[in-house]
Amino acid sequence: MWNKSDVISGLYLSVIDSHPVAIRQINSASFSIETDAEYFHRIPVEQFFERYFSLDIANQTLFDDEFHSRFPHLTKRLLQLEGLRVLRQDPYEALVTFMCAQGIGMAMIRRQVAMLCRCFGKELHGNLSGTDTPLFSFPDPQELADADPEMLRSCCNNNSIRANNIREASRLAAIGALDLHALSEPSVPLSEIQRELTSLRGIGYKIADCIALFGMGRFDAFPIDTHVEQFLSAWFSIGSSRSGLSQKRYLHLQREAVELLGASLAGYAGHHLFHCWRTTERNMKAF
DNA sequence: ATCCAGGGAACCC
DNA sequence: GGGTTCCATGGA
Repeated sequence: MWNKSDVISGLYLSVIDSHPVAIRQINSASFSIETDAEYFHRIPVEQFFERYFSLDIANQTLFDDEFHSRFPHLTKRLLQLEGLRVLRQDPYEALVTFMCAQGIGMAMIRRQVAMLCRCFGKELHGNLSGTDTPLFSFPDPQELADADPEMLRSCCNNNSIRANNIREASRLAAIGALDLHALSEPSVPLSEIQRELTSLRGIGYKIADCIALFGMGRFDAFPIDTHVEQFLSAWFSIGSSRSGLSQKRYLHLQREAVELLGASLAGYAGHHLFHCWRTTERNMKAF
């Protein structure tokens, strides 16, 4: 268990992008993932850390020498994100949480996920290092597939369309028609992941790529949201300043970004740029 | 009241 | 097919 001051001070991880379910926040100052490791993954905690925090990826390798020489001002700023990790989250968790993330702010996204866990997850009984705040697991597909519609809607910011989309995706996952773990095989082409996930209602390219990047360990997947679109234009002159992402424009920008950042870790690097843009350019808080 | 927040889908030439 | 318009919701 780490507390936030350790993290921010750069003790080990200077910044963690705490996407809603990535880290269970215990209170305003501390968080834990210990119980997640044992509860969900049934593997030793050390192995879980290594894998969950993608400690096999060295941040110094995200941007090559050519990038550094072309964008020295960015290089300097990216150094401040030395500890930023992209997490290997559970694919179903990533699917649901990013389905909650359309046209809505981060605070609202987190609130939705917290409510989903509290309403439909199982209470966890781990050793929480002295705190007695209850933690809840993320619900599994069957639990959301069977969810009471009204309660599910209340967990989804009262958006019934979103709630129905999540229930249907969960139903497909529960009966095996949607096999997220098979899709997570490294040999599966990104285009197939996109095709499979976008066939679900409520999931377009952006959310599909987020699920691949954060939930399937596909660090080559490069999701483009409003912030990414902004920094692609402002920093790299990729795409014009006009907004509006048609499907074709999305794929076009994505190809150019991957060409700039390199195919293998484009999404991982992109997330560093995403964080850099939000914190240094938009003055948004990391947590 | 108005606009924004880590988009998606319906709709129209 | 490809681009524009509408959609939904709560908070600042």
